[in-house]
Amino acid sequence: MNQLTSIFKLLSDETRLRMMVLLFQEELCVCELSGILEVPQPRVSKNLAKLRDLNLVEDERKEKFVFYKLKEENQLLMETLKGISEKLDHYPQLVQDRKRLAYKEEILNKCCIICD
Amino acid sequence: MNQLTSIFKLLSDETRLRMMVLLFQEELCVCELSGILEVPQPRVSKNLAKLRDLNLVEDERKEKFVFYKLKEENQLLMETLKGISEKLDHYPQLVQDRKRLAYKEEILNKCCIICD
DNA sequence: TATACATATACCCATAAAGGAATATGATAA
DNA sequence: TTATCATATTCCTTTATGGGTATATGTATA
Repeated sequence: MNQLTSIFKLLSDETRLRMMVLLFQEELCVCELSGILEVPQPRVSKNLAKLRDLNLVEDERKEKFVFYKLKEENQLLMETLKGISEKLDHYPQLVQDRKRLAYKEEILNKCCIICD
Repeated sequence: MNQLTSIFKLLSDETRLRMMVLLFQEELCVCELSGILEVPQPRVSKNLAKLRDLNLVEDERKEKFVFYKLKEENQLLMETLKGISEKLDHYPQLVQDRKRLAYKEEILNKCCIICD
């Protein structure tokens, strides 16, 4: 029950919701999230920490960067984000975020873009 | 976007979530909700008002009682409650609430049971 | 080793939110 | 009309939450 309400609480904040919708697309590091969302880095880190505390994301260091991705075994979360993603055009802010995600190589000034 | 986060905020409170899960089954009046959940009536009324403000429920007076039901056109809400209802056994409190709903005629001392 | 960069954390403040107790409102029944 | 019952609202207090700024930590690179 508490697990349930806590998930909804995390989804109820705009910054976190925007982050989760992006992470539903692909894993991202802190500076990518900060740059795409145009949100200060400490705010991104703090909100990611809240998601991690509830086991909704996991992090992995790659060179200088820490990448976060959704833990897909949380079915309620995944279904919720899927539902939102399918109706993305209802939410202009989310549409814009996703556009910025697609162009991240350009807008991020090569910040944390790791070439392979 | 604000509509979206507001819905999750409403779902993130235990009292409201329990109410919504019950209302997902059937419409109920204030004193039924109060009795089934064992929650004081002012708390029920106040939380129902918040749901009504966001247009998630509608109320209808029948004789002395005011019945509330979910507005089914809210797809996100309905799908979320459906998802929870399908996994109800994960949440003992919700299971108990539903049992008490089934026995409401007995436990409520005929409070707000309208015979037809 | 020293410096720069990426990320995390601490501290502080302002605001929101929940809940209890008391009371107001509104409908029904005697 | 008065009393009773169902519901709504007000007032108050406590706690939780989000965010900003500054700083700490940790990693890579010169």
